[in-house]
Amino acid sequence: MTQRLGRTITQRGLAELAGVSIATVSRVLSAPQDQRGRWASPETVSRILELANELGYKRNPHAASLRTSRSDLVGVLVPRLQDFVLATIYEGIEEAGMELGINTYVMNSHDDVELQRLRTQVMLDRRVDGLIFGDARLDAPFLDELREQGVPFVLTSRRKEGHLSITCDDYAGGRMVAEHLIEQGRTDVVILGGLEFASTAQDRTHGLIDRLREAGIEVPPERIVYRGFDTAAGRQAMAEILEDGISTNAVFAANDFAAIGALGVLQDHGYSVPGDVALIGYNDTPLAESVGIPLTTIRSPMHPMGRESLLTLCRLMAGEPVESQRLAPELIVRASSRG
Amino acid sequence: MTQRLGRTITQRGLAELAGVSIATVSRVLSAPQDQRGRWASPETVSRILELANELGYKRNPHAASLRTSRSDLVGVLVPRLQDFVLATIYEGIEEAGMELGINTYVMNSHDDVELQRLRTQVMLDRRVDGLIFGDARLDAPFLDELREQGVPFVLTSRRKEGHLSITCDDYAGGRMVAEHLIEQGRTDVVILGGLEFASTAQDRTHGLIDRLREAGIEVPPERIVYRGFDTAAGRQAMAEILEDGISTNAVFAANDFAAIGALGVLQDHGYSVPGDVALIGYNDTPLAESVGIPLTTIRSPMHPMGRESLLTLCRLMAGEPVESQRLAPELIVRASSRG
DNA sequence: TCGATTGACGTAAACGTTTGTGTCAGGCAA
DNA sequence: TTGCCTGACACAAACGTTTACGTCAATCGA
Repeated sequence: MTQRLGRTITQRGLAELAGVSIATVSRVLSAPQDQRGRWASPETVSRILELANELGYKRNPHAASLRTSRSDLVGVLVPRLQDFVLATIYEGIEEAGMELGINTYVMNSHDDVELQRLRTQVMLDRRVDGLIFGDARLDAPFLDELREQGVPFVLTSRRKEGHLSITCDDYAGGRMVAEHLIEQGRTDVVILGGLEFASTAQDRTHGLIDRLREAGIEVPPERIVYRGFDTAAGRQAMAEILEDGISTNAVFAANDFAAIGALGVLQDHGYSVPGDVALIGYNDTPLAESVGIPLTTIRSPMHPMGRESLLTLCRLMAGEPVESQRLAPELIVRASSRG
Repeated sequence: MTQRLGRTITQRGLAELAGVSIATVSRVLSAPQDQRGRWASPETVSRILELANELGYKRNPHAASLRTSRSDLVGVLVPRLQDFVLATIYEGIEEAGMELGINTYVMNSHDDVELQRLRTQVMLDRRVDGLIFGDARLDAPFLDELREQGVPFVLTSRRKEGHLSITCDDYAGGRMVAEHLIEQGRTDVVILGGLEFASTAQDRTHGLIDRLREAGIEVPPERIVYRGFDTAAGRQAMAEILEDGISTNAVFAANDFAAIGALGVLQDHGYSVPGDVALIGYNDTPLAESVGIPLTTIRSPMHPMGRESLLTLCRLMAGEPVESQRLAPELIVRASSRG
């Protein structure tokens, strides 16, 4: 945190003090640790390093970016940071970025197609080297267009056919839910799917119904309702189901928050959980464990997902071979479905 | 989203095509809308503007920052983005920043003094123009040191004596809770205070006990426990209280999440809410409304707090007069404390 | 009528890096 | 001895803006 009083120190300053040219300073300072010797004698190297350290030299990233046209900046777009899941994924991204000396910065798109476009442009205007999208929509051509322009990006949380993505294996997660319900003998299922245009919603839902179908159980369409991933959406979806007079002994919500919303409505209507209805969420947020009736849920590797997406983006930008990954989910059985 | 195939277009390119000097282009492009005429004839102005638009010219922010040594970047440090409250505040910051053409970027400090220092340095190295701290600690000298260096910053969410801050009037919030409890005749109070080094915790707690004292009611120290703001902390704090055999008919948690954690523990121990115990949270997060027993809470203006802190920082950096603000909280009475 | 002002630009010097090309001495093989 | 190589640097040209100073007409006030 050494800050010079007068002028902030530059490579020129170091060069003068060390009695070498600014070119040498630059090469020594920007070479990887083990290769500094390639450009200067050991004494020169250590002299420069010491001086830099002592005077608190910090490279001016604007100047460097201008010269190299690389910013070491990556932009991250998420639906909402308020969403615990995305916030956690972002923490993983930030953590990995920090380790690699890459700065990340994040914006909210509110799942709005227009905002998505606008925010992306803002980030490109800031000359980010690459992008991470946590808000991919199955129904929008935006990402396909973006690829035309040759901008490197990876998706996380949600995937989209034909694009590089690091996600949870949501389909497998859905199947786990189905298997658990079959074991418990609760197959009169209702699905609060989340947002229809999100692969997370689709994959979780289809994993569940596919596996049930394999067991000879059909889930008719009126039992699947897409309202959103948050608490309010969970309330609304559950309320609609009950109003429609649909009877059920198992509710799967594509998100813990939606599940908690649903829980409130179920209790208001006099259903006991898990007595009358088993309730299962998704993501294993801390709330799942702490809420009145501990929630059975699928644990998704949010933090690792974030880390891995940043690392993958870096590999992509470095021209290394990369491929999509689906990280394994895990079933966490708690009181809300034991019965 | 026009991207040139060959070379990205620069001011030089525009200048050549428009038949003027690059200086003129720069002046026209960077003057505020209403002052473009100051630097060129109307025809020249519109020619440049049209060309810029047509070719999709975007100023290179690195070059501009290098020249002006202003980055239009502000750094934001929060304890955790996972925390709904801080995430919402950040949304406000981002929103205001976007409107002013200022890019914000955010990092997590995990309330760790060392990390706070490190992350701040990373941001300064990135040459941010200013900083917003959402993680001020009453017990750390870090901010005082930072001011010595002349870095402009403002605090939000938490305040600290002697520093510019935009917060909720938490002391008033605490008093509101007290008044509500007095009205309800529930004065056998227990306080789950949050984190002791946070002004939010201190102010809310002291507002509450001061007001109770004015009504002739003392809250002895063993009834105040600081464990944290999240669900897990709420659980732990509540559990400790009950284990200590402290009897109570009213629990105030300095945060909705802590309140929800406490709710679980209370129910586990066979207490009914609000029958046996009134429960009150803070912040009015969406969960407060949606959880099984709707939670009485204090609504704090999170989003406006974020907006205002960014605006204040900008005024500060522009040399305009600024002062700290404490935005008004509001009591939201729900089922958890009625009865 | 003439100096002063104004409008409409142009020149050129930064800002702090990075990097392709030198340069130059010393060492080596032939 | 000569030619070549190599280690250890130095030179200088970018990168794309911004901005302090010009310059040069046309206009204006007295």
